[in-house]
Parts: sequence; structure tokens; C-alpha cells
Amino acid sequence: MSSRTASFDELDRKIITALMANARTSFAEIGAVIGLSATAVKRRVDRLRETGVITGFTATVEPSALGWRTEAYVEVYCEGAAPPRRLAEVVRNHPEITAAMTVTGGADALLHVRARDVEHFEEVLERIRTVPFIRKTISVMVLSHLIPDSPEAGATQAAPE
Amino acid sequence: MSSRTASFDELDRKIITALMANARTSFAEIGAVIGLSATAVKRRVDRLRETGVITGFTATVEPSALGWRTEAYVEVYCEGAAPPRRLAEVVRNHPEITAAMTVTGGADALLHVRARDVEHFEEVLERIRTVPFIRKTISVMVLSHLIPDSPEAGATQAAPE
DNA sequence: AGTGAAACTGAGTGCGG
DNA sequence: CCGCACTCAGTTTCACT
Repeated sequence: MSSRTASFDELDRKIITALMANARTSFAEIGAVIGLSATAVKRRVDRLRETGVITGFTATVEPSALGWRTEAYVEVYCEGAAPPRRLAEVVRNHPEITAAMTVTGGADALLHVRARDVEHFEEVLERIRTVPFIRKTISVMVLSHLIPDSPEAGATQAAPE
Repeated sequence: MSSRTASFDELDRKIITALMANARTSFAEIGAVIGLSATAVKRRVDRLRETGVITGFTATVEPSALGWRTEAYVEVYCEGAAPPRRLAEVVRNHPEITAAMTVTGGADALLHVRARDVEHFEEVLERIRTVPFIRKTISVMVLSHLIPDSPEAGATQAAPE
């Protein structure tokens, strides 16, 4: 669970790349590619999960197919000192907020919001604006994606450079 | 592959929710929860993949554990009419750009960038700025995440509302 | 579309190098 | 840390309802 030393070699990196491409690749198949037995691959994957490098396995879904057709980023401006903990509370109460972070620049926080349509998005925005310490919001609607959309939490490749 | 009719019922939605929570949940286990046999669940999953609702299965990875410790959003301003196709080309040539989209507001595009550190990020930024038709960029650095980080491409729950 | 059984493939574990 | 061999669980296909 805890990511302590977290030292991993070239082999681990290749395993991660394989699992990011397809989380259902069998250990034997990965092993065949990188030159290791299925057992060895399994043990390394277990270790990567224990050390917190791999946090889970999820299905990637086309949001529009599920009825989420509107996407936007919302810059949030707070009154005085913005307490990240209270913001986190607010954010958790709105399922349409799929990501939230504190940022540099004029705004205190940046939210990623998914909604059914523009009407639904407006409703979410109104809900956010009722929060006492939120002073102002600026919305940027997403028009189209220029790349197929890689996972927010993971990098395109297993290692920088 | 093609997402045509893509009509799915309550059962499909529950299957999607289960697989988003854990892509390795067995068909039998999902079936036990929603009241279906493993065979029936498998066929529905196969159909959901064919119709493009489920686009894949991936391992979620802690970017910082892989050496990606710097994250930012970059607003891109272009000269005259910004051609999305040419922007898409540019974006594909930089592995540090993990998401790119056209947006409303002053900027023409918004990029999500991951880099090793601030030095690396600066280098990426300089590379982006050499593109002829890119006039200006505004960077917003991510300081901390307020929620564990849900996948960019998928919604928190399987259906709006 | 759903079920249940058969055949097969991959996961998980103990032991030895 | 790795590989081998074994067991068992999960996947996949098929015949049938």
C-alpha cells in the first residue's frame, strides 16, 4: 500500500507498459515478451501493487455512450484563504466533478466536470456557486478532443524520456 | 468497434460500474451480484466492447512513482484560424502531452502535460512554443489533487444523475 | 437472451535452484 | 529472485430452453 523505496527496473517498466495497454494481458503472455516466467511476472505485479505503483485495474468507457456528452473545466475562485480540505469536501458531494485540484495562477482550484448536456452542466454550476466561500467560477467548455484521450492519472509511456 | 445503436439496459450499466471499479472482477462474481450467469455476463461484456461502450481495460498507475512529478494545463493561443488537424499532429509528437482538446474561451486549445520536474516541463513548453502557428501559451501548474483522481475518459458512475 | 456442462487457459502456491 | 509443477478458479464454447 505504501510507496516507500519503490525501486523498479527495466523489466517492471515493461510490465507496467503492457498492463496499461491491456490490463487483461496474461502473466504468461507478458513473460513471453520480456523473457520471464508467468510466476515471476505475477510476483512483480503483486509487488508493484503493494508498493502503490499500480493502483488498480479499470475498464475505460466512452463517456458519450453512457450519456455524458458535456465536458468542461471550471476555475474556482475563493474568498480569502481557500482551505483545500473544505474544497475537497464540497467536491466529493458532486458526482459530476471527476477531477479537482489546486493550481497556480489566478484561480484557487480547477475542476473537471462531466454532465449530461448543457442544461445539466448549468445546474451543476449553480450548485457549485451556492457554496459560501466560492466567490466566482470561470468555465471552459471542451469542444473536441485532439487525441484519443489517455488516462488522466497515468502517463502515455511507463517512464519519462 | 463502431458505436451505433448502443442501447443498453440496467444490467449492462451495473456490469460497467463493476468493471470500472475493478477490471479484473470475474464474470461469475458480477453475475452473482446482478443475478445472471457468468456466460450471460461475458456475452454482454463482449457486446459492450464491440459497440464501443467499453474501449479497453487498463492498469491505473501512480504517475509520481514512475518519475512524473510535474503536472500542468497549458492554454494554447494560435495565429488566425487554428486548424484542429494540425494541432493534433503537433500534440502527437510530444509524449508529455497526455490530453489535448479544443475549448471555448480565449484559448484555442487546452493541453494536459506531465513532466519529470519543472526543468523538464520548461523544456516541453519551449518545444511547444517553436510551433509556427502557436502564438502564446499560458500555463497553470497543478499543486495538489483534491480527490484521488478518477479517470479522465470515464465518469465516476455508469450513468448521469 | 438465458442456463448449465465440458474443455481449456490462466492464476496462485509450494518447493527447489 | 527465478523457474517448474501442480491445483483450482475463471474463461470460453456448445447444446439446449
